[in-house]
Amino acid sequence: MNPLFHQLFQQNRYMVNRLNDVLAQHELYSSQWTILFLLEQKGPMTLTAIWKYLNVEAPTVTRTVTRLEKLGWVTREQGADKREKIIHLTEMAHVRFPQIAASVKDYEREMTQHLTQEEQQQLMDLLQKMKA
Amino acid sequence: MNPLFHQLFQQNRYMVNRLNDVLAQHELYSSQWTILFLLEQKGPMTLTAIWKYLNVEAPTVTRTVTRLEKLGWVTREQGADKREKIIHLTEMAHVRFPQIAASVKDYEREMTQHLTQEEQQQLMDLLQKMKA
DNA sequence: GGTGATTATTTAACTAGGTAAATAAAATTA
DNA sequence: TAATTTTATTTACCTAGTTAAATAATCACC
Repeated sequence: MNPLFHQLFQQNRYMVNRLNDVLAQHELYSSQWTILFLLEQKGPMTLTAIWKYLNVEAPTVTRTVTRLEKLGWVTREQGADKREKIIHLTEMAHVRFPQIAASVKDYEREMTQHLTQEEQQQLMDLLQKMKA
Repeated sequence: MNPLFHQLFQQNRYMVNRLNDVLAQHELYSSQWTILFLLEQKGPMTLTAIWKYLNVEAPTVTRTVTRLEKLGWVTREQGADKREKIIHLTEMAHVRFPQIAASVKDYEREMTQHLTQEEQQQLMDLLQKMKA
């Protein structure tokens, strides 16, 4: 296997694992956090809007949202179109958000500590160029 | 979330999904292929050697090897140390390997088609630097 | 040589991704 | 308007990663 691919897969798994370590202090998992972050940023969204934005399949989001709902982070509300479920953050989510975001910021700083600003930009550009 | 992280997670998922598409023609999944490739390259290995090399946890490898064994790609054989299971490729695996490897090479070429050799090296270096 | 610690593997249970198919509501069209 | 097609969500089931705990063999040491 091309060592570039091996490296990318390994680095990805490492980063997700470390993020999960950080989020464990807040009793969250990375994919749950991804959805909370998106909702805080964009406001209430339908399930479809969420999975299209995150580039994952619908059932993945359905499952994670169901879990978040049981844990009290979000509510499902019916839209004008009765097929749609609009996902809202709860008051608890809004209240706890800043502290979690701060933890994640620390994590991000730690993960990028060996790269200069230019190198981070380069890495972004290369990843984007690869996809295009 | 830092856009670099978002990009990296997305690119990773995209690459794994495309690899699974390619391997589906051979009735394999990416993590199964990872182990077959390793065994072809290094020869028979214990389960512990495999998971340490791949940087994943032992139960992950146990499960995938069990599946590969049922499908006829590998055999578990007992080592001198009776705790150890040594994983061997079967004849079928050796026979089919080259064709699958060719498919994967095509996939790798396609995934890197927009990057020059230097850019691929740069990307490798940046990912490695990030971890270190 | 027997006891306790370590090591290799497995089992169980969790999150997280995927596809295929079911269901219900809305939109389209004949 | 009735029938068909499309869309939004969910359910069921697969691979793939994780941690925690169980089991069996080996090692270390007294």
